[in-house]
Amino acid sequence: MEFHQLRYFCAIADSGGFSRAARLTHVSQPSLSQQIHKLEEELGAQLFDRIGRTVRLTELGRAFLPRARALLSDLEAARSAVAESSTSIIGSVCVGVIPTIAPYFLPPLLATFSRRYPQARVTVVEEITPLLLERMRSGAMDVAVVAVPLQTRGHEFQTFPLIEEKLYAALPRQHALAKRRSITLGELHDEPFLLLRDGHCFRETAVAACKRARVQPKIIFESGQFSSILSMVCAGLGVSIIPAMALEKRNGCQFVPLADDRATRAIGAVTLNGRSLSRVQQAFLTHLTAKIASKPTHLSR
Amino acid sequence: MEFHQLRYFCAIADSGGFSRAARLTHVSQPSLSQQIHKLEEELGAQLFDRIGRTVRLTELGRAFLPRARALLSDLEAARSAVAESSTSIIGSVCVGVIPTIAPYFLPPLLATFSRRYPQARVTVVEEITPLLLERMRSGAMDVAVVAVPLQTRGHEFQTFPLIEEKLYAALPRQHALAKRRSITLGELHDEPFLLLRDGHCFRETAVAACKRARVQPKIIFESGQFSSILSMVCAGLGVSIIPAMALEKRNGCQFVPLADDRATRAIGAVTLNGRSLSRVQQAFLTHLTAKIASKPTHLSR
DNA sequence: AGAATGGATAGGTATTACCTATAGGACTGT
DNA sequence: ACAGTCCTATAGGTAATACCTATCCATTCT
Repeated sequence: MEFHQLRYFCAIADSGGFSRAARLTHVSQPSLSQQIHKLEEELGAQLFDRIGRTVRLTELGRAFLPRARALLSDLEAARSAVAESSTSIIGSVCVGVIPTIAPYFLPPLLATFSRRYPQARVTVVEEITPLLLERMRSGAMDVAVVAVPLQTRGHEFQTFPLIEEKLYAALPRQHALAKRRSITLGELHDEPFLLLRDGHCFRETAVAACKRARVQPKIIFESGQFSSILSMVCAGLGVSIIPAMALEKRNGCQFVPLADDRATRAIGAVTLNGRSLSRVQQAFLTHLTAKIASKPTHLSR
Repeated sequence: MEFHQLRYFCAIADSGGFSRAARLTHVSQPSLSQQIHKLEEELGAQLFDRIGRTVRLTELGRAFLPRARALLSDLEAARSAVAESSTSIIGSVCVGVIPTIAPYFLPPLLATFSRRYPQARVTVVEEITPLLLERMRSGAMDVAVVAVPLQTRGHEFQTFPLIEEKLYAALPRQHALAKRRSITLGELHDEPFLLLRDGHCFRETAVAACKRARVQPKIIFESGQFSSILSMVCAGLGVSIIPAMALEKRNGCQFVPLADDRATRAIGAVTLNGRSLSRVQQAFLTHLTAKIASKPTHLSR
């Protein structure tokens, strides 16, 4: 039993004749004859009585007609539901962010996105990179905003660069180097370092910068967020490395750009390669990249 | 969009892979690939994400799945509804009878039929032949029990012979010929005749018998039913011709078989040629013919 | 690294839905 | 009663297509 057979059947039932139905359905009358025969054969019963040159539904045909109609209209409904959901921007996006970006970067973007697409529901998950990637792989998460490039194999993920921001040394105000215009990590090699806990990828970024400067940082404190670290710096307990977006005015603290041009953190949005995004998800991704492009300088440099 | 594509889609969604689904659906894996591609192309959107070598429904695919399932199960429902209604003997039969048969012939058959098929609903319509045939043509009536052969063109109707009954002369008891073993119509040619009203086909049967005997009957009374006529005969107002099944014991009335061997009335069931009968209707027809065959002699001869 | 697994692609074949032409019935008008 | 028409059914041929096997390519497991 095929959809076109149901279509023909309904057309004949509606128009009351094979020839009339042939004109309506834009196929030849013999085709209708054949297809209805096939259908009747498959069902093992007649759908129409051919009496003289008039055609009339059998009792069984009358019983079958509403079901055939229902099937066809459900098919149309399914088709248009698909069409609808691939044009309209409603639905949900699940976006992940790492903790060292979450509080600084996402909130304003979420606000404008929600204003623009009120139908969209955005869920934000804050986790360290490997857990985010795991969620991405399982399909539970649609986009993640993380430090890039990822250390994963080849093209498992697709990356959309967002911004690249400079790193700063965070020094106590009284520190000897606090007034400098720039600073090298070498100059801090004896200082006690305050860094993020293991697992946070910015810790790796900072450690990598130290390694490039051939500095072995003396880590005396580990935290899960920058604000705790900054408080410690204010209290004169040590120094730290902070990305531009985490700078915040503090009385006891001074921020000095690192002289190393490569001391930066790149942030990007990533999606699982091969995953198809819904319209909302696509819109969210576009919103991220577009918003950044429009004010590319406010955090970097 | 075709049913087999929906079947494949569901199989893949259920089994979680093209190859597994291929084994289940007994088609090759490339065929599944192709058909899903067609489906996706027609819908203008992906149904599955192929990530690595795992396959997962897209959001749209997830939305589409229940609709696809519904379509398939509705199809099955329709198919089995057809199968059901072409095996089970429930439903209704509309049967027509002419007035000169109705009271004598149908009642006992209806009783046994209803006892045997309690689910069946039988409607009886009593009308003169042309009106019955009109209803048959329009499809409003399924079977008619009438005098045969019909005067209609060729094979518009199909006839199932039931019984052939002798005709009797109905005479007042005091009539000179009332004691005879048989009688010819010629012997009655001066008698006043009581016949059915025009339109009743038995009137034609009787008139035809007269014509064969070269008798021009002097019709003095016309009625719609035999019992009125018999009462008139009892009252000595005239004579009449009566089919065997209408014989009834009356004090003032004597029935004498007509000598003419061809003075009979044949009764048959007729159906519109080309009309397909439902199982109940078929059963009713069979019931008619079978019941008659089992006691073929009780009215004829 | 090599083997195994799973989906996509290529190319060929068999099915089949469709067409045109025509047969064959059944109504309509003269 | 007849030709003319209006139907559906059938016959035969063609083009579309669902399916197959063989193979490729990427991922995953050992």
